[in-house]
Amino acid sequence: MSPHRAAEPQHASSGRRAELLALAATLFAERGFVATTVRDIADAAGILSGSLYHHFDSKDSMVDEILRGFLDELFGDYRKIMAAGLAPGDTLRALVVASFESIDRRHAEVAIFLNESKYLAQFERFGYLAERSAEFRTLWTGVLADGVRTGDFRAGMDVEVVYRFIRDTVWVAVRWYRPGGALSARAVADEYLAILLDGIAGRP
Amino acid sequence: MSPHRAAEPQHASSGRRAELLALAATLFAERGFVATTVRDIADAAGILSGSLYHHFDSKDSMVDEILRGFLDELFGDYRKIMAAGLAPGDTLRALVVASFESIDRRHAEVAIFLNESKYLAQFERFGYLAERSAEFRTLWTGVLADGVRTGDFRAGMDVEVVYRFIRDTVWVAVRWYRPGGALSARAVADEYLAILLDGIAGRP
DNA sequence: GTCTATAAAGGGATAGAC
DNA sequence: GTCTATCCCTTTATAGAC
Repeated sequence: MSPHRAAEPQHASSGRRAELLALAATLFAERGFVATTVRDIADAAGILSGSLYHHFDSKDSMVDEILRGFLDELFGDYRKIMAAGLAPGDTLRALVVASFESIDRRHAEVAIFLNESKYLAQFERFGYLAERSAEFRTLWTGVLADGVRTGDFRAGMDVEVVYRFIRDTVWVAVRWYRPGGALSARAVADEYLAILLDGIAGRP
Repeated sequence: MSPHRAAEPQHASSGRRAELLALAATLFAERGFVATTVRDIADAAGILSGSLYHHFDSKDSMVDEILRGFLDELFGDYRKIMAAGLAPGDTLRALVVASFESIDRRHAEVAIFLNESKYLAQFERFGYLAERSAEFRTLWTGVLADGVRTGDFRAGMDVEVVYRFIRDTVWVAVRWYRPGGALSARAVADEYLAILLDGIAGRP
């Protein structure tokens, strides 16, 4: 509750810290977490590896901070959409668009989340990854089940299978989508929804 | 061309070699290639790490042999399908079914191919991974483009985007599909095709 | 085909000077 | 906030005995 400085995170997020974290995220995303050494990160930053430990406790701390920040933002977006109380079809559209926008804005973070979650989840420290996955599943299957009731989605479809299908197909786009490329996140989301909805949308 | 022994691979594939390779594949798939140590593999086999080098030159050789074997088999299946000269819609069905069956039969290999290709492709030795990807792309986009011409698939669809969509959505299923579980490979392929084809199939 | 023993390199992390 | 210097551990891989 310090005066005159509202929006700044508490501990020395002096800019340099964020800068180093962004560099680490890029490397973790490109080479993989295990294959990236703290020396790689330091090299990219133009400092020596020992100096990194002035900013972070450990390599684990870095990826931890990256993932927590990303997930907080993503679930914040999701909760806003759910709170809007749209029809299931529109909620699904909004969730897909928000997800592709996060791939656009947080490309490295999404790649780390997709590629490293399984490895990291085995350590206690990253237990929140499993919790978030469960939350994620509850949210999406809820929307799908609602839509089956209202007739927005095809009657009799297997909600669990369709959920996994959507989850995987959305996030896996991070493998080829390039922010700033020919296709905007919105355009990809629309192309994706065109394929998806003509498949699962209920027909009268 | 040694007599009396037809179907055996040339160098000491005495069974033990295949056994060790299967163990390594499981570990590479579960923990990731970089995170799996040769000691992990040796432990799983009940021998010491040095003993592994009686069978294999290096850790790289192991994953190399695993991937080559898998890709040879997969592309063999694909070529048989292409040689049958089916209509584009049926060719696509057959390719999808063959892919899900390979996820069923070669689960660990598919997981390694999906998760480690990007990392391995940076080394010269694994240059064939990029070649195979290109071959893969040519094959699938050819089928899709054919189908647009014949009317099997929706006119005006973006063949490149749909190709990436199919490629990613098929292989990413390895993340949740469990061989021997409630859903058979065939059942998953059918569910998948039901979603996919009602989205991209041309309507008269 | 496996073990013993060990080399050589690279990994994460620390203490204290500047 | 970064550097110097270095510790300690793990990793891949080898040589030769059994």
